[in-house]
Amino acid sequence: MGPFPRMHSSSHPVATVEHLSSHVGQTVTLRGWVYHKTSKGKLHFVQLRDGTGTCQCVLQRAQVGEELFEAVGRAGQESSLWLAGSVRQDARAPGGYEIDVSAGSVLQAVEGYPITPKEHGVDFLMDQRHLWLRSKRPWAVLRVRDAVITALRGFFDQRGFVCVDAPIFTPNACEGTSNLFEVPYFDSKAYLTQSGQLYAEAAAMALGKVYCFGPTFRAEKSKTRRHLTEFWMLEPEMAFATLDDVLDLAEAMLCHVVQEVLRRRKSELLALERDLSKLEAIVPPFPRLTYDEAAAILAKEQGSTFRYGDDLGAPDETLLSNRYDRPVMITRYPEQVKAFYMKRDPHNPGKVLCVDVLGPEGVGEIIGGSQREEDLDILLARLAEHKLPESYFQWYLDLRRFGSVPHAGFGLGLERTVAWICGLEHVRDASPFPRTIYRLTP
RNA sequence: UCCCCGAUAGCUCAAUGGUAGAGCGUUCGGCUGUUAACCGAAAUGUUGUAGGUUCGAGCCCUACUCGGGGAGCCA
Repeated sequence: MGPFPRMHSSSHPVATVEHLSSHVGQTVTLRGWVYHKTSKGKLHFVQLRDGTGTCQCVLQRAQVGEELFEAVGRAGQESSLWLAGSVRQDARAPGGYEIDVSAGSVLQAVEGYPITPKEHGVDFLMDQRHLWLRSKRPWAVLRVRDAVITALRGFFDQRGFVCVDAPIFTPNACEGTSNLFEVPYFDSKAYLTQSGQLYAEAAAMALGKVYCFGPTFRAEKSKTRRHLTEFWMLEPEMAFATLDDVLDLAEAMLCHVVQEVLRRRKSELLALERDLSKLEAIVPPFPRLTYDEAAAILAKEQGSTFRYGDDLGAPDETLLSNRYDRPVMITRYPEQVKAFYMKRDPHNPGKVLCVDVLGPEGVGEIIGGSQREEDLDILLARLAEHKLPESYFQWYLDLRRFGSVPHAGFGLGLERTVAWICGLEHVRDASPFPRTIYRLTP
């Protein structure tokens, strides 16, 4: 590699592509990689990618000298380099700004970068995920994902929630349903968490309003565009709260996140060819249906295989969400299709105080939440009905023995949310290094 | 676990049971305004694996491997 002084070997200040507009008329240095290059005789056009964006840099043989001109000529896609030159507004340049290069150096000349600017298949690109992240679409998605995470944390911080993270190694199934990943744990076994909720409930009794946010794992052999084996979930939990508080919180949270992404990542959304009007429509109030109301709608639909009493299937959810231009909240499902800890609805026998929030545009369930059962005896009975071993849940039952209060919360799937906001076909594209049933690498 | 689809050059894809092809990328040459440039030339193959049918299989049959989409389950 060539010399790489802390910034560069020219005396010009380092700029980033993101903030080039504030440097018009100045001479600056950009450091990055060759995203694309085309040459026409004594002229090179380099699309320099610096992580914050890409900028066209123009090299004229007569201006930059033989050595640099030839070096850039030999530098293929993703060669690393720095270039210094004056910043100029130019309508012919893709980003609107252009660098007239006067100096620079190629750090590493590369040839044979696997990802060419042509079409590639999903499997090939996922094998190259460590490199694919440099391409425009993954880059834009990761920037939106970052803004979603920042907006979520800001939202809960502003409302007085305390972040209390849950363990990833757990001794047993939180809900006793899904298949878990088993891992050796010294002389015994542990399982990777499928939800931090039970721990969040404990934290809520200690701190009032809390949320946990971390990776969760499902060993289900799901093979659809909505499933990963590892994904991030944000789970708020509130003491002294009801199902209605959950609905209001989820609605405000989703609106805040979408607003923040629109404010901070508009150019990334446009790069993803996202229809912004679909996101601008995400304002309160969200439609709220009970399970019974949803069932009545499905009963009138042709081709639906839904039977009253069943959980909603994926096609049913798509059918319902397509009726609205914003997320739809479906409450009060039959107790037999939901988890043991959900509180029964006192005004609605056989139903529980729960909610599924279905994202628009067929993205599926992005939030699942409920008011929790706070009564010790009822919870014991529910554990028995679900044939769950009481001994594993003693600490959880303590929460009902010592100052039990009504409380409620939900879980938000981060990748599904990002996929929805970005308009992605598949949740795997919302994760930097997705894990699916058949993919553990890179 | 079940259903459907697929696997041919580095990549994306063609090829009636009868000589293995194209575009892009790569390499070389040309060009002072390119946007996935263009023009000319060159190199590139264990057709996923193992059997079978046939005079002859990339193509038909069987099994397997890997992958894609969907169901169930769920965020």
